[in-house]
Amino acid sequence: MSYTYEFPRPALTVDAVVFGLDEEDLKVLLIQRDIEPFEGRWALPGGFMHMEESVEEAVVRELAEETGLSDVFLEQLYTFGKPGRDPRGRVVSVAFFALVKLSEHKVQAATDARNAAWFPVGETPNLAFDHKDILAMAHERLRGKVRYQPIGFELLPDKFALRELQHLYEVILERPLDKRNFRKKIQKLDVLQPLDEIEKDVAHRAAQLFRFDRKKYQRMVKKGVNFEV
Amino acid sequence: MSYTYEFPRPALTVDAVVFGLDEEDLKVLLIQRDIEPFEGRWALPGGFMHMEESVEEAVVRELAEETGLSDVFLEQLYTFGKPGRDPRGRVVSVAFFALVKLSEHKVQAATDARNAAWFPVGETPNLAFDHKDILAMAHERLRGKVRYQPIGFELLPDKFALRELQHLYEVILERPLDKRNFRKKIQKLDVLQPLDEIEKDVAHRAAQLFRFDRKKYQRMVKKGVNFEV
DNA sequence: CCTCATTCGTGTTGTTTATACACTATCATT
DNA sequence: AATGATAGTGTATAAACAACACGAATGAGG
Repeated sequence: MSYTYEFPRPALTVDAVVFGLDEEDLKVLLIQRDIEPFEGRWALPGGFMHMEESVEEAVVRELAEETGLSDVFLEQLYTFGKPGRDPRGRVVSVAFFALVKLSEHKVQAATDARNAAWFPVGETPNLAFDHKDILAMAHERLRGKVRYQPIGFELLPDKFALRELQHLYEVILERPLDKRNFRKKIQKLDVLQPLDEIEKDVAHRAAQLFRFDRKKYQRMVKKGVNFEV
Repeated sequence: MSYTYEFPRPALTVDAVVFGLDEEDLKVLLIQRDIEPFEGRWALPGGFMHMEESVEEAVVRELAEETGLSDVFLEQLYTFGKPGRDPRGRVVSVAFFALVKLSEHKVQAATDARNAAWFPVGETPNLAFDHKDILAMAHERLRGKVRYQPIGFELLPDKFALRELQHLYEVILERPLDKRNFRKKIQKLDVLQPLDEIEKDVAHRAAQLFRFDRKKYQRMVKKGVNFEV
């Protein structure tokens, strides 16, 4: 049995759950399928792996091909391999979740003749394959992860106000946070670099801007600091 | 390109990092390979996926075939897919980590003409493929996971003394814990059922035995209790 | 049967962390 | 000049955490 090459083999795909954040809520990037199966249905960006690339390379390539996105934060999520999940036959998919700065990668729409759009997580249309399950797991993972790793910054512009950061946590954790306590805790983490710059073009008092300081963060990680918020 | 069947495809395997605990330390189950590549080297149990089974079914089957183990706690870990990780060609492996009660599954050794043995994690021989990386990631994950989910019980006999439970945490977290504080915290979690039974055949005062109460645990999870230790 | 070795089981105190909560300052708009 | 919107700030109470020691129970061995 075991250590020989066997045919037929399951096919291998990659899929990406790409999250973005705007003023209202958390969004996920979907593409509309232009071929069978599930033609016309919305789905996660993804596709078949090539022989010469790693799993990570495959998902980076597919994202670029299907959505035009590059340079996003990517992390492997889970591998979905139930028989029957793809009507074409046996397909195992390695799913990733990704975070992009919506502010900077403006509405990356259709490349490759496909339609791409951002949907609020939780108001997504009927998805192809088992992509609903994949999305649910990704959302869950994001919620868990954001509590002890400062990955939230991957969703914000480089320069941001504390209000925006708090809003990010509130949207992801789905509960309100106390302004003063939030600011206290964030400041204590000591991973923000205050800039000599304030918000522009706001119809109220402008807030100070901050930048996430990756070096400070690394130092804190070494000290074993807990990033729970 | 993308949505068509293509050959050749990467092959798919599953591997399992099986942890067990004895009086001294954390152990991992390895098998000695009897064919090329890496003949004679120690490796994680695992093998090629079959067409008709899910990824989970594949790893359950391989564990049974290669080690005789069944009915173990299993959880998907990560999918390893760097080109070059297997000298036979393109092989992508879905890795799992598993926890077994060593006390109950006594020394499950060689089935299938292969040699199987428990090694202390951290004193493993040179492993085949990239199994060293897989083991490292599994160990890391176990350390992280045990802090907020009571999966440690999967490593203990059904009935255990608090000392054994504390020892488990100390071995996994690699630091000593204070006896009184540990007992306080565990009791507060309220997931242990005290039994009308004490240890037997010990050369000192016998401790009370407890059982992990899965129902209480489910109730606590619903309440959103944090299981950090 | 006495002594020794080993583990069991138990509370208190000081320190740190978490939570709850309200007002004045600033600035753009009208 | 008044209005509306958000910025920015401190204190008090409650809960969680960390440090710490000793008498009781029991089996082993002389």
